[in-house]
Amino acid sequence: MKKVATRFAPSPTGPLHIGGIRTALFNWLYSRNKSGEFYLRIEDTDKERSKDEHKTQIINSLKWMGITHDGEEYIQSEKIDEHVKIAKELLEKGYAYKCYCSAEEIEEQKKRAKQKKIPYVYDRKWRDISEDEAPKNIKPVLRFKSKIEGSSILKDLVQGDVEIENKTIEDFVILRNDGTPTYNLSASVDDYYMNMTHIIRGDDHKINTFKQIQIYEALGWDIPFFAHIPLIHTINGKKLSKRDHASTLEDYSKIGILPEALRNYLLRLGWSYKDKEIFDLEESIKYFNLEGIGKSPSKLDMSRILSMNEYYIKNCEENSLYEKFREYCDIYKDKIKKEKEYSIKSSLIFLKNKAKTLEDIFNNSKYILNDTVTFNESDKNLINDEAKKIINLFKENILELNVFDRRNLEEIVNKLIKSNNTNFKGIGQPLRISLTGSRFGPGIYDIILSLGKDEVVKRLSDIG
RNA sequence: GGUCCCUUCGUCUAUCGGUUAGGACACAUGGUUUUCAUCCAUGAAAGAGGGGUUCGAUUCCCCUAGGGACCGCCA
Repeated sequence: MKKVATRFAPSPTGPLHIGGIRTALFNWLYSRNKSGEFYLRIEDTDKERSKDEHKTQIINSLKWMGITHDGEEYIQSEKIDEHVKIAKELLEKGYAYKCYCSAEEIEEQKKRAKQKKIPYVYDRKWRDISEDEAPKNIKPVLRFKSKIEGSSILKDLVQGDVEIENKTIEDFVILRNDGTPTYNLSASVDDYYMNMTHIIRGDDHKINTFKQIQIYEALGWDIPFFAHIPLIHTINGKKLSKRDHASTLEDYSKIGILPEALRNYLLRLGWSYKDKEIFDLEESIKYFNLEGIGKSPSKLDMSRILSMNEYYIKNCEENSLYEKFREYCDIYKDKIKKEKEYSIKSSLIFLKNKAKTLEDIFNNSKYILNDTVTFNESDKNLINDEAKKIINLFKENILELNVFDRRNLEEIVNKLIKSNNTNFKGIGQPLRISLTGSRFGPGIYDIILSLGKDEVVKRLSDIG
């Protein structure tokens, strides 16, 4: 049994979106599950559209998700010579031929096909014409001589047997007229040289697979296993594209989604293991298999991502949650000031129970992060003279406190409830508003303790 | 239009011929609570339609409908 090897092969012609990330995740998980290898191959042979910034974005995205590849990144454009060599070999062996059709001629064929409402397939014109008749002014492309008779069966590890008539596969171009290789050739050659055992990729590659298998066969190479996973659809049921809202990783990281939450969500999107919903990293690797992959496309569901994230935040130990939060603020908000660090850190225990995202934590901790209180106007209006009186009484009481702790604070509050003939709300609400600017927020004792006596007195004095 | 794929609650899914069709998210209601949340309980919610096969079909087969992917000298 050969050692399992998988790869993720994105093209840097646009930012990597969440569908690509899932493909990468599945490949990675599969290889890890089999104690195999996982490689990253950058398919940058489209010189026009490939951009370095996208390559960087792809690599950073994978890194953020914790998907690590073995060895160096494989840069496809560096291997073009190999691909051309194989193309020549195919020509010599009679598996390919030069096609002298002009671009106009091909356009014409396509137009006609469209008019007649019949599918366009290259008419294989030059397949059997002698090269002696070739026009001198046209640089030929190299086409693969596809099978015409019979049909082929793809034994897909997800979809089962897929049968297709060979004649529906056209004689596809393997070398452009500028001598550069095209995708199907390059991908096949690379996969072969990289010793790939399993090709796990999006459903949209299925036709390519039939082409690539023919190349393998022509060269006498062992054919790897293929698994075509269903695509992720938008809420409108269409293939997810780079242009769709909330499709790149950055769209998620900037609102404070944790990579482990997204990983768990993506894992369960189109894959399942019994009724299990939560998979930590170890479990993901342990349970992942191809059998659990569903056949139908699935839609992205933001509320599910959010609730998964909420779960991971709640179950994250405070110190490591602080690190994540600090990093998040560094990148997307303001750096946390040194003197606020302790206070934030010790508040996470209650802050995290109110948060679905790191951004929620940020919003709920603004009263600590900022030195001045920003009031919600309608909330501020709730502070009437009666409320001010209580605020002042409370302030006087804590001023006399030697030990500033929860028990003593509770005692004061209870005393004030009695002496002022009010209820908890009558005290808690004005305090919360004057300390945080809003009537919504963490528990009042949590707020007071996280701010510290001096700051509390200062803020109460400002309003009272 | 051609080829191929798909179809269980709104969403993600379990079920591998016999179940009151299960879970999770979202939603609704109630409870706990110190506001907002959390948490807990309860509820509503699904086999696209039609034929077969079978003692019995969500499950196997066929047809129809709906949805999707591909149809580049892009990857």
